[in-house]
Amino acid sequence: MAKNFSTRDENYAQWYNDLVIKAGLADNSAVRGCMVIKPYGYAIWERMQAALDKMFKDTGHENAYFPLFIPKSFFSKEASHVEGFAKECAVVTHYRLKNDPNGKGVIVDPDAKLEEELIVRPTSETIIWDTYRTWIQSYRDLPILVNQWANVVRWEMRTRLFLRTTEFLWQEGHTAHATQEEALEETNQMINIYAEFAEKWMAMPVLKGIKSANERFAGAVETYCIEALMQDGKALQAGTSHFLGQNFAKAFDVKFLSKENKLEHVWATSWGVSTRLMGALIMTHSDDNGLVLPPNLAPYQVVIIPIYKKAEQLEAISAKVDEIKKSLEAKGIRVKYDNRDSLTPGWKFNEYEFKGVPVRIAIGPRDLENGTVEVARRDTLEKNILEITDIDNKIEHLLELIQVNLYQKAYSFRDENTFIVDTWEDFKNQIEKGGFVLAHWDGTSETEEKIKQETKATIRLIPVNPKPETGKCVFSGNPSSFRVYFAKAY
RNA sequence: CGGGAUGUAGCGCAGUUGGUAGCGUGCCACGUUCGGGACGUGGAGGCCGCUGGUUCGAGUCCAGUCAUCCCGACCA
Repeated sequence: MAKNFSTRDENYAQWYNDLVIKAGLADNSAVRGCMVIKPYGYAIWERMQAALDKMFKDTGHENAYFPLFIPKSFFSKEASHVEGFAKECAVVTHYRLKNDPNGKGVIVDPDAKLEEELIVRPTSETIIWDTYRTWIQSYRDLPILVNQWANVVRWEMRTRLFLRTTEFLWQEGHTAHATQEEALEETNQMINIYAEFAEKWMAMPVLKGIKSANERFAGAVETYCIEALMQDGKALQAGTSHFLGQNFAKAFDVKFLSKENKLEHVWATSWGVSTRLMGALIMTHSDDNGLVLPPNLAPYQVVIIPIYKKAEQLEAISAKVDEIKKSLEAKGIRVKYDNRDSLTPGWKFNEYEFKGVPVRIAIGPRDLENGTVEVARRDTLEKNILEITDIDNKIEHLLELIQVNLYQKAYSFRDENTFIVDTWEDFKNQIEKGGFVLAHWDGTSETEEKIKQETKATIRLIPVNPKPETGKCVFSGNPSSFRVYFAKAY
């Protein structure tokens, strides 16, 4: 499995690609830029979905579903929104095929041209706000707290498995509020939920902050984001929460009568995370031996592998494994017993190591005699012989330990790769080497643009409550009162 | 959209001056194995991306075409 697997040092991009494919997470499909998410990868995504969905519902949100297609005219209603998405839209122009008169397969029937083209949604603000108009008349209809799990299509020039695919899966929350304060509070609440999810479930430390005007979502007044640092020193935007102001309400004429009987535009937010989180997860923890999964998201947290020569031995081992498995499952631990006879134990060890299963238990005749098992942890690759007595508590504890260890390891990595820089020379050098660079910035888009042109670095985020500190912009030398985070990004 | 590369067995690849389609791995059967990717024997598996041309003969030469991947610019 891990044969012909590149190391991170050799070629990080290659390592990532190989890992995704060889660990059975996803594959390139017959369609350019679109991936097939395989069962093992999808199982991880399902666990992410389940955890997020619960967090959304616990904060009062409901799920709904809106159409895949959006009438073209909807896109022209919010000026900056069109501008942001126009270049990457798939457009449906016809609704029928027919047999090629020349006898070669099928062709698009020219008589089946659509009156108005349909856009395959790149995001759903427009169709949703067009719908909200009919849902909202009074302040009593607010707030609307809706989330949708869906697929979207963005026709990107270049794609990478999970990180940027033409079609991807995500959730998009779209909320409507009577006041600005409430909408801002929602925006903030959701970015906090994303940060909590990233840290508690993915064991991935994130920075929270605000996007600069250049990086802001098309149509938003303010974009909040979480950013994580990948092992190659590049930043990855892992989630965003947008305060949309009244932009979409105005574009789609969504008004309500307030308590004071005044007609007002509705305030909006939208927020989302995507299958890109899979990429973030992989690039945060995995190593040259393959995938490393945090126990909270691993499809199976423990794999048990029998070691035996004769069928009678397997029988005795399986009986013991059955006991162990039941006791672990009683603790809510997800366990897989791999008793396939066609593969050797060594093969299985490598297989599950590559697939990132947090804990492996091996049990053979020797263990049966001694009342022990061999327990190996994926994060440190340590192996220990443990007494079977109380194994459920031991494993439960170990899984918690691994979850914490992965977070701490990633946290230290980010810490060691965050640099405070004051001169343009140092800035350029550090950006070249990678990591987050904390530097002063004069607050203008022009400067940000020039820095990007010269170094490829962008402002990943502006801290929400920056530590006041007088300084000079690293590029222009103009005065600045706090530092912002720069990095090269995915 | 620019640059680079590749299409041959499920997967990874080789294929010389044009002359019977190969290797590794995986797959199937049987046997021996099994504490870190076991081995033997036998077997199945091919529109050589597609279209056209040159030739007695094309995986190989020529022209076209389609597709995918990688690197950039654009983006979650």
